[in-house]
Amino acid sequence: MLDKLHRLPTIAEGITRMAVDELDARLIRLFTEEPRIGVMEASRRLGVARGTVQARLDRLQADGVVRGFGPQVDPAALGYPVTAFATLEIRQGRGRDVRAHLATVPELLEMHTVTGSGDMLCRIVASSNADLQHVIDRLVDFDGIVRTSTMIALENPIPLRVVQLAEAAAQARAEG
Amino acid sequence: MLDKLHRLPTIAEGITRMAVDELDARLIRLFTEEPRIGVMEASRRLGVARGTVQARLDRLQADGVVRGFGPQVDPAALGYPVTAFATLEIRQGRGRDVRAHLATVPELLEMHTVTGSGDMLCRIVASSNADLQHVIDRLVDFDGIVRTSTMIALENPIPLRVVQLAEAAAQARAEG
DNA sequence: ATAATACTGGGCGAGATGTCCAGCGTAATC
DNA sequence: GATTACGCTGGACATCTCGCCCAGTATTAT
Repeated sequence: MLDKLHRLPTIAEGITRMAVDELDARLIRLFTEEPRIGVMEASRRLGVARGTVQARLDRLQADGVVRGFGPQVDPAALGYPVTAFATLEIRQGRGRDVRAHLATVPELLEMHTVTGSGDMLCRIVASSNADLQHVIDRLVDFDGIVRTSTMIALENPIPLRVVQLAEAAAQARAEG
Repeated sequence: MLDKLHRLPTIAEGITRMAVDELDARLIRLFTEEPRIGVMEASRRLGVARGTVQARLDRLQADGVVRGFGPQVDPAALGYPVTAFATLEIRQGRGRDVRAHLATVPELLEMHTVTGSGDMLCRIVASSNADLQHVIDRLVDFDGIVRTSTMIALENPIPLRVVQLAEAAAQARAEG
């Protein structure tokens, strides 16, 4: 199991700096490309003992590098093929309330507070361009949101990826 | 296995519209919250036969609703605690080349082409604010990128989430 | 040189997995 | 109304993986 003896990583916003070596990176790549293979098959592919793979996986999870192996759901397949990014400008002091409001909108997939004129950046989805308008209306219909700006995503040439980052981290570490 | 008899979903950018019922939504929620439980335990929790859970999982994956169960890697834990969003304005006709260039930068986690003055929206990470400058330099050092604008993510009050969307889809379907 | 750590390769039992099946209820079709 | 199709049930089965253990060895740091 993941939660047996290891302590949770000290998450202090940036203090976390883990040592990921080349084998870890290969492990991450392997499980990213073929999640279903299991520890046994992975040890064969990587040419290391099963116990090693098991230990590495445990460590990666204990260190927080690997958050988990949850299902990756495709919003488009759920009937929400339209993606958009909206920046919201918030009136001073209304941040907390706005957050709570945004959390209630299911089509809002994630939200960041950011620097710049827009205070919040939201990723939203909709079932159509027409529906997108409804979603935005629902999103913005709240006291404290001053101004909004929306970008509709046309294409996603580079979908979310992290393996190359893990490999970069491993290489950076190897080079000292 | 996932790839046995089912045909791959007809991915035609938006044509995909799957039927996700309430049990599917509960399944997705369950596996999202506790990915390690397995089919057996899931059937107990949901109060349905094991075969049903197995069939549902197969169908969800075959339909593309669930892409897979790959590891969820945390860039911060890898040593990249700083997240930023950059919009790039591209000179006409240089899109393809720019894409290829962007793909080579490991700190670039995802990229969308979007409407508006910025043509591309990039999500990037860095090991520090100072490093962010280097990353952006590397990103932008390419012929065809006219102008850029960067927002640094300060906080992430609503991390990427989809279960509530699946539940909304299930409810929408139930209501006809 | 010595200690600590990590990997190896093996063994162990418990449990889950993938795959069958017959029976049955519901819903759609004729 | 009768028939068909479909999905769920609950049970079976052999196989395999899992999590855990261990002693021996190699590698690294002290």
